[in-house]
Amino acid sequence: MNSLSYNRDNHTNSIQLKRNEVIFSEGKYPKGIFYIHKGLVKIFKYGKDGKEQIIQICKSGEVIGFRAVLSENSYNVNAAALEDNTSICFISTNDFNQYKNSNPQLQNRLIQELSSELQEWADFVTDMTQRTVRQRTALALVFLNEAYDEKEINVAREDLANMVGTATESLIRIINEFKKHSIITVKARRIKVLDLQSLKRIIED
Amino acid sequence: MNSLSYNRDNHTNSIQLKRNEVIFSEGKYPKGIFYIHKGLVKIFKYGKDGKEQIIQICKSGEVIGFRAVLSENSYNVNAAALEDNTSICFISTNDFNQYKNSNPQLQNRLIQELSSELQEWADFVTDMTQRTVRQRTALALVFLNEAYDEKEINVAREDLANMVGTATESLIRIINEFKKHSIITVKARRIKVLDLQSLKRIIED
DNA sequence: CGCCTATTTGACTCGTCTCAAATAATGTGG
DNA sequence: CCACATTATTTGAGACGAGTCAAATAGGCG
Repeated sequence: MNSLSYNRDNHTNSIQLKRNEVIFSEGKYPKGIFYIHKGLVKIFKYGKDGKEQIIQICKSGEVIGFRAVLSENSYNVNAAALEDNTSICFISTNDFNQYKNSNPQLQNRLIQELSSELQEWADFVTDMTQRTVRQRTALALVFLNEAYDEKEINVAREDLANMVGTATESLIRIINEFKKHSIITVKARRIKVLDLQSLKRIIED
Repeated sequence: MNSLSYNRDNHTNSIQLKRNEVIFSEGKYPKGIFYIHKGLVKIFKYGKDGKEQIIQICKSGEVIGFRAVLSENSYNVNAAALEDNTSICFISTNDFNQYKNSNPQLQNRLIQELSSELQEWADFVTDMTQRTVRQRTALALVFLNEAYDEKEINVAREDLANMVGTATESLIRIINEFKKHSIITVKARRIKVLDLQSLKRIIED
């Protein structure tokens, strides 16, 4: 969903994060943007009774926090590391703006990217409102399988539940069912997708 | 949510629409954008079994269809009139681009607006996933009360349900409950909000 | 007035949430 | 490296919100 990304060779300013360490939080004003060098980052909001709703998972190579910089608003979401050993680097608003202004093509590219993303949200909303917990779980697993490069997915059950938008217990029951049907294997918290096709079939009902 | 809007004095090219008449539809490529001169427009996607999920309601003064033009993708949503006597006018991609290019400030303003909108989607997703049907119904009524300028809301129950993301029958039961509590009055399909504060209280639970 | 569609009501089912408790995994200090 | 403490995960039972289907009523329009 977030296809704004670029490569950096010098990872000075690189910050190491453990799971759940906060990158930025709601209400604060941005001082720059963050490039994800390694690991996964969750973007989320707190709902009623403090339950997190994960809005987006960002992968290494992606940039986060630029919406607030570009809109000149405060953050309206929170960002935190989804796993240990996540590393990010900080790019100040000044550096970012300088880069932006020095590259006149970027304006148009930005407009195009932002519009594309905006379009994708419509799909996301429809997925979240019209699909069942089982279907959304399959959706999340397909996404994470890709994010983990077909390796073992290693995410807290609670985070998984917050991605799917359900209770942790409900998520676990679905996971068990998938395990029973040999669609995935589960070793402690690690999940490996065996049968991607089945997951895709489940998504579409 | 859609704050891109501007005034036009000449409404040549103006098109009159009846309820449910299509403005554009998913998969097609845009030839331009549409300015809503009068009435309300629903932006929606079809979910499984053809159920509409309304993503957005746009009011007069707003512009629709520009995301697909700016991203250079096909439409990924549908747009149709929510009520009779909706009137729109068409602005070709050429005219739009000419306007955009003749106004160098607009680039930055566009980037800012698109980023702002992108931020708001996070709130929308959180509302849709974490709130109950009752809360989302209150949310929809508050929005429509404003859109109808505190006058009577006049929207098909089915559309209301599709905004809320629920079954028509479920929506009707909630509406009845609100009526019983004197939060709204209902005359045939027309709904008048009496007690805005109660609705806002319900939204926050 | 009468047809057709939209709205409403009722009864029932099912998915999902909640709460409580058991078990497993992980981390910590000795 | 073990024993304990702490946290995460899993299971079970029960309740409740919301969806479905079918049928009745009301509204709008020719």
